[in-house]
Amino acid sequence: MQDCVINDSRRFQDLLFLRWQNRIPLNPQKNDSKTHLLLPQLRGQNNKDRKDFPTSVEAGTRDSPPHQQSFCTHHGLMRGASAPPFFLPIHLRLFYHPQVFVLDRSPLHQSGRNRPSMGKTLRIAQVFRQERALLGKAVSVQGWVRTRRDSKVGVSFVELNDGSCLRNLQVVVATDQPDLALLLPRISNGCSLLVEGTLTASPGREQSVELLATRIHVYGEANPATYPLQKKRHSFEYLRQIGHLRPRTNTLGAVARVRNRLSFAIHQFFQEREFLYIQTPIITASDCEGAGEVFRVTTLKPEDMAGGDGENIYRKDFFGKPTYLTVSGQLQAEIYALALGNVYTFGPTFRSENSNTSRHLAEFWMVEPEMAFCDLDGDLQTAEALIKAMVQVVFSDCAEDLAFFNRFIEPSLAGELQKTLSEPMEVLPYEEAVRILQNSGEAFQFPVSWGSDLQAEHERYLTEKLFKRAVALIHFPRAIKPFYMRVNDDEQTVAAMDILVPRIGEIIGGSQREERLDHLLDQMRLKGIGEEDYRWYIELRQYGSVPHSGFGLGLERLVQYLTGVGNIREAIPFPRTPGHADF
RNA sequence: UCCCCGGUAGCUCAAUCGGCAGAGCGGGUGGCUGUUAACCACUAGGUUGGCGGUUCGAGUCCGUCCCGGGGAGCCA
Repeated sequence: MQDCVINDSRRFQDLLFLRWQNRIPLNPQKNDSKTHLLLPQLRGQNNKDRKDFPTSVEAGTRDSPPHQQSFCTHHGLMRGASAPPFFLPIHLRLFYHPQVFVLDRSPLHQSGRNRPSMGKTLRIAQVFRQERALLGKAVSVQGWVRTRRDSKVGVSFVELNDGSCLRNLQVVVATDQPDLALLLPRISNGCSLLVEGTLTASPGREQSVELLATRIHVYGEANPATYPLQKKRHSFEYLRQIGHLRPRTNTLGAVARVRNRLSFAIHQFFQEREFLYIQTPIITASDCEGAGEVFRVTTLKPEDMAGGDGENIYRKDFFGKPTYLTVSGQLQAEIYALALGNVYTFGPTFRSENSNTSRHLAEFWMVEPEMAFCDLDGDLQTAEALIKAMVQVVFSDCAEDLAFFNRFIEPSLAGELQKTLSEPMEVLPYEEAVRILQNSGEAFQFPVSWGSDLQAEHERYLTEKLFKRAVALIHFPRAIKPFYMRVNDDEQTVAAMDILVPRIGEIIGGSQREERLDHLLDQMRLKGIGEEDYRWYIELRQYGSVPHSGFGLGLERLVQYLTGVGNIREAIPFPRTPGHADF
């Protein structure tokens, strides 16, 4: 992959587009006249019994010129046939078990020109992926020490982790080498190292390979008497207090990798469906979008605010009127959907509610697709496809981390996700849900009746006891939903949807939007929303209005759902909650 | 914001009815071992969240404040 056409200046977004545009249709059984990349080494002795192995990969031809290909598996480096440039990793791995067929997906790091770090070092994940090819070869890695175990027969074992994967690389230090032995007292839990050595087969039972060190450089020591992270398990509460060190733990590191993969997968999902990525503003002037309390944005000092008479104060403020941090990009996304078709936003969102729970943050990330010419059914379909795609990508690309979460964080995780993937999402009208709950025989703390919002205990009954998977509730009473949701023909309900998942509750909230001018104005009057503040929103219904729909997906809740972490504060690198804005 | 629970060694937690402040892990020292949550021995480590009160005596009871967790509401 190192010769792919990515310029130095291209960044994350460009890479995403290239991968998408050059994606390859795959059909390993077929063998027609199209370009094939033969993978002869995969049929070597070690893989004879692997029936699920591909023998060839069909590369879809685009209008790019032919290009020399090469890519890596952990079975070795191979040069492929002449073929147009393409990017295998993401799509290919959907078809095979990741441990059987793992492609190297970091082309940027492999050519000298693009390599960002010091020296010819490999990421530890790369070492494991290519371990057979690298056996007996010189390998350099750099990272942070997780543990050191000494043996008096002349070796010391240092486990190194660089965040590229969950597993540590065991470094073997022979103490008969004086220059290495001298370093050992400085090497402790938390210190940072460069290790050059030879990759060898390991006699130990916990790992297949290890790095026999020939040279070690200590970048930075970590005083063992004061280093806050121990080898032992720490409580999440404690780790939050050391937010600058907690990504060095197994769990928070794995969460970061899953969150990264999901963020990328969200873009992939929408880009593949030709949605446009729209950046909506973070500072807004509308404060009552029906989605919670807002943070004030101002350059005024406290003394400027004193003694003023309301409106006049804001004339002196930066924007000349009250402004706030956004609680949603939806209304602005609607503007672009009504010009460009399908769009999505993906960015930070702010709510100043004083909510102190395991599912709420004051600053969180939200994905908000908005689709023109789309009704509630289309909305539901997109939402279900998105959730399933996210589960799929974690299964295929984060298998090691997922196994870790399933073992140490949430034992029912893998089974639960598998069920989400294999079964259709349950879609349930609110009215029917109320009936089910009333006839459930459960002793709820809060009674269920048509017209009132469902309580957490009701949602939990539906997702965790009754259906045991994702449930979409639709058609809620209009009185309990915001003004922009489309009123149904019964005049009593709106075309809303809440998608609930086990453990988390609401993960997606969306609706078909009210596109009819008269109905929208009615709704605004009923909810007491001033028309003057939403002139532009109303005009969208006056000029070329179309049926359209959208939803909001909370990234952190998605991360919670897919990793099993119980508290949302572990699903974001730097959680902001009432009283907490540290690091 | 409301309800419940908690705050004791660097970390995780014990301490009976109000009666001498404890363990495991981590740190240090020594020993043993191709180790892998390593193991064995010794050792250092404390204003029991803050302030006030009751009592001969408070980690323990009362008041108050601070902090954390769980649940509820709001929602993504």
